[in-house]
Amino acid sequence: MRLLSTARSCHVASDSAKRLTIYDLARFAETSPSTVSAVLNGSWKRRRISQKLADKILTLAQSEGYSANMQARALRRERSGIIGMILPLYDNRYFSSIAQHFEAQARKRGLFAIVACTNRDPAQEREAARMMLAYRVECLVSTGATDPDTISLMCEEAGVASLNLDLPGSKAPSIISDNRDGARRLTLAILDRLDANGAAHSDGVLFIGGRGEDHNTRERIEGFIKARTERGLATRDADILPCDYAADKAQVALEAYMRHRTRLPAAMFVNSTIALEGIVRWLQQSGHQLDEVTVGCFDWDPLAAALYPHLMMARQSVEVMIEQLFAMIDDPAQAPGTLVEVAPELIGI
Amino acid sequence: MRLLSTARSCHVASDSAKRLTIYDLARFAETSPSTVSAVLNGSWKRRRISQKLADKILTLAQSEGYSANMQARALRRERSGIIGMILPLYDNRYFSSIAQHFEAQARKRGLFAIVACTNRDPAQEREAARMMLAYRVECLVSTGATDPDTISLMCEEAGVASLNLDLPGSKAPSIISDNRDGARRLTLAILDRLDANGAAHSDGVLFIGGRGEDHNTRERIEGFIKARTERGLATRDADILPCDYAADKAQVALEAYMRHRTRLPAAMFVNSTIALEGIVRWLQQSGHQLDEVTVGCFDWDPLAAALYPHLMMARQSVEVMIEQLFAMIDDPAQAPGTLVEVAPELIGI
DNA sequence: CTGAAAGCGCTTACAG
DNA sequence: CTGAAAGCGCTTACAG
Repeated sequence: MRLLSTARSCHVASDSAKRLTIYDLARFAETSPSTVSAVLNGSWKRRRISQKLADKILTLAQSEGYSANMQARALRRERSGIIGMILPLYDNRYFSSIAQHFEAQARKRGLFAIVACTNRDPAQEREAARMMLAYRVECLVSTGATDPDTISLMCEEAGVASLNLDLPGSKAPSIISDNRDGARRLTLAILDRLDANGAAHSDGVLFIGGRGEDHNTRERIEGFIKARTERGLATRDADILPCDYAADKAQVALEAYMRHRTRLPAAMFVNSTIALEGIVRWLQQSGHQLDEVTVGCFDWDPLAAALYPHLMMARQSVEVMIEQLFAMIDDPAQAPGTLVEVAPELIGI
Repeated sequence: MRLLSTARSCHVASDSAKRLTIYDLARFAETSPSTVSAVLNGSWKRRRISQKLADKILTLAQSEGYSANMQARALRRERSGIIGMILPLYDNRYFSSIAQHFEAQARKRGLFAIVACTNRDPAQEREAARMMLAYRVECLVSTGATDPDTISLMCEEAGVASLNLDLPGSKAPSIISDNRDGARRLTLAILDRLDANGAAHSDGVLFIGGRGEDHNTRERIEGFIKARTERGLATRDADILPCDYAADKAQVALEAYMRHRTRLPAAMFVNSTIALEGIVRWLQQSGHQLDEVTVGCFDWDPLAAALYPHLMMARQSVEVMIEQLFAMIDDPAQAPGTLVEVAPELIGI
């Protein structure tokens, strides 16, 4: 890590090895560090410092390229100005969009966003949370965490607010998609399309993808079953395959499923674009056409939408979710168990 | 932003409002803060502190949930432990993959990664760099920056190392894809496929997407022309459309292009998956089938690869690029103008 | 083998 | 209208 520790030696450019402090500025402006500090952080109006002095200091800071040391400010103020998020991965448009909106909203509030990917692994989640707390994040958001409550507990011990996104927890307010009703609506759309195509319902609808243990998958399965019940259809356990998230897992699960069947299911409820990848690969490799089966995907990807307009998708409203998240950060009146559910939008119906 | 400033008041849980410091630990262990500090940060072996005392302190820190304040450590050590990256957006798999590998590699080195999206806007790039420098990042990586040299200059003034990724700059070492040869190889693959399909080259190949001003697009255009020249084909200016990155721009550009033509081009070199989105939408909306035109995309998306296996793609080797990036961070012997070019991998040929 | 002391660069209550 | 002083929580050279 040499470049890091010897950064200065690489750049002979600026004469001063040290960076400018308020003491330097005070010397230049012939005033005190206190005054410089007050002017620079805006508290000078309360202090009735003369406009003239303020201007002088501001100009000087500008021309000398002064940059306040946030570590020092954070230490003194006991506020880091940092907000943290843990995220499973960036490997789909849902999570990367979450990161992007999170960062934008944080910046809008003058906060610095730190995000760490924890690969749906509880140990990595804890470790990342520990680091974020060491950096004194002012708030920690657990997104899609496998063990959000432990993180909330760690935050609580440190006196730091925590929130859950995407997957709910019981020890902090949660903002998630309305998974059950979204899945129900998506399933109804699938059944409608089968009807419209005159397809035989007897070939069944397969639910595939996601983790059986996680809240969202369970809810989506319930929504799936509910929609079918509404249409007078029973659902067999064998047609529900929460085979985890990875594309490969979905591909393998589908392959195993098809070994016991002679025909493709009439339709599939695919529980993420990641699983979709595996499904599509299996179809292709088995010599099937995509349009032999009606597909609804609980998740959204714009390129998939463009390439395959027949695909029905439930797009989770990331922008709204992040707005709700920051509404809670701005005004933390919510009880720990609070659950906000945001309706996903159906695409391609 | 009330939750942030009043975080503690929300959580009556832990009795102590304040978080534990080395002073508290020193009191508990009946030793001095210096000793606690040395034990906690590992410098105690050099100091010949007794194993027994060290164990006692470590156990205590553990049981009391001590967490070192990184702001204080950073201030004192004059090293923040933070590494920054600016990124255009997270809106495709290339950039989100960069963020993910960057974060993973940073963490492996005990560094904290901060990523800011700057929307290909020089003003936002500068502003983000300013904030990162205020947080005393130890190194700043400009990814796909429209104005990397200004950022390098800002870093240089602050005595901070900077590096460029994806788009090169002249004031810091750069790691980019081998755009020219990658484009050349992709173009050759396109031409081969046209030949294999017995398609008429007279319908031409359209190059579409990207910014005419940016280095990578220029290089890719040159590679495109070079491949055609190698095959004895001339290239008309009208067949080169660097219409910027957004999907909508590509769609509009293609629409305009087609107003002067009666037939689709035989093939297209699409300069990003983002542009691809717009292209595909236009085709669909104009009643065309995707397979009426041979498409090569300089960029990669796994879902696109699954949905449309005929699509040829040049996959930029993100993992290798990030490895090279950190190799330079670890050992900063490179001259500012150093340019490392990583060959992209062709997919679907 | 261990501790007292100075200092990193800020902010803020207090005194004038 | 402005400044001196204390202190945020660490680290580290120095003294013993």
